[in-house]
Amino acid sequence: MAQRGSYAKGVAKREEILERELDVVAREGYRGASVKELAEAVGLSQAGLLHYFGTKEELFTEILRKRDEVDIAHYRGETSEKPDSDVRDLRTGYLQIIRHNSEVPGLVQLFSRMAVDAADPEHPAHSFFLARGAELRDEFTHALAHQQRTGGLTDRIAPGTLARILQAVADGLQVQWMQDPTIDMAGIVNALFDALTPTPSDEPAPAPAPSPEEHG
Amino acid sequence: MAQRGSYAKGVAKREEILERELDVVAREGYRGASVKELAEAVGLSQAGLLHYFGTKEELFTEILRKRDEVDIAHYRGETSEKPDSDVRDLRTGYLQIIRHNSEVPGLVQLFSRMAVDAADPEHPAHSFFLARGAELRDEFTHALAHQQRTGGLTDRIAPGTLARILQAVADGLQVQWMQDPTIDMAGIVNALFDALTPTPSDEPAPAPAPSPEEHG
DNA sequence: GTCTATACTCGGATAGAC
DNA sequence: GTCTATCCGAGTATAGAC
Repeated sequence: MAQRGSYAKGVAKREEILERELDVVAREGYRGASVKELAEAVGLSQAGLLHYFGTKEELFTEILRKRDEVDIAHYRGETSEKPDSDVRDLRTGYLQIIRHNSEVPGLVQLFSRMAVDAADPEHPAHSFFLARGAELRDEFTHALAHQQRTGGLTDRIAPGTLARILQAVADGLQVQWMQDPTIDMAGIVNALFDALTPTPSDEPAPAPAPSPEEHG
Repeated sequence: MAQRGSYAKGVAKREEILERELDVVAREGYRGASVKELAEAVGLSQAGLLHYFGTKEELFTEILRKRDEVDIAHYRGETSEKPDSDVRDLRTGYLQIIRHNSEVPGLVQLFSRMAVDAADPEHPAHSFFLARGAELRDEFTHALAHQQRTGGLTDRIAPGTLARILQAVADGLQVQWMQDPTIDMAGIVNALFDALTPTPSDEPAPAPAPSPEEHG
């Protein structure tokens, strides 16, 4: 993956910067932060930071990419090393990530903001979001199809469509959550999964979704 | 609703401006448009436009408010004047609006952008979005509860939770759609409704959701 | 490789004439 | 009520020293 044969050192530092940046944004939040702020947060000048990432948008895109990298490593490597991870409960993993997100508001802000801006085909992050979305839905589609075959999920909807819906719900809830941080994103998504589970004929009925509060 | 006893004329023109602005944004799109562009689009100078709306954010907020006003008038007044409009198929109305949205990309962009920015409690549009969301979900909650009593909707999820989910799906799909305008937002939402409809025992089975394409 | 300093652009806001 | 003109700040990008 080394961008060029030369300066592997630079790449290493780049990664190091990204990791710290990730931390900073996660904790201190992103309010349309400027390059200067991000730079100072990692002990560099604006120019110093832009030395590694040519442009602001590139920097932000790389932060998001790094975030995914870390998340995937964490929520895929940790739990189990079983090769059947594809089948392994996607629902649980998804809920874990969503729960985790509510602990890194800055990243949620950055992500949501970029997702909208990157709608413009000219935006540097455009293809990143396209690819990311497609990948996500692909995994989902497979896992959902499997769950349908297993009988753990209603088959009254195409898996690919449901994948898209789950992506949309998560993204949409993030915006609602940013506006009102008291809502329980994971609980809501969980309730949706429940609603789409065929009536448990043999299962001990996993408690018919108490569903988080009944806010208007 | 007249802001002040005086200058009702100004208010009238304000409304007129908003209506035209709405049209402009809807057609020509919003790419982080500047006040100047918006001004020229309605034949005013930047200063002239800001005479009516003190600030950029106020202007944008008012455009969104106007949009809602128009949409509500259109999708509630037109169809029927029946007082039981509360009960009248919410699903149909929602799908209509979603379908309509895909014809006004600029407004979708503006809305999505603002929704994210307005997450900041300091943002002028913060309370607008809070109130708007609450209202929307309220209506949904009632209508969904009714549908559950009627048996047109699964009762395996709390109506208030589902309301939130539907809001999230619509918002989230808009972002996906901006990135890839080929997806069929209404079709996807429709598929979700179908999946949440109790198995039709007597109904002529509304065709088990062919569900729009099976994109990865 | 990193800094300081600066150049440049954009866009929102305001003053003041008409 | 609307314009022209101007100001000002923010923020990115770059030049060039060290």
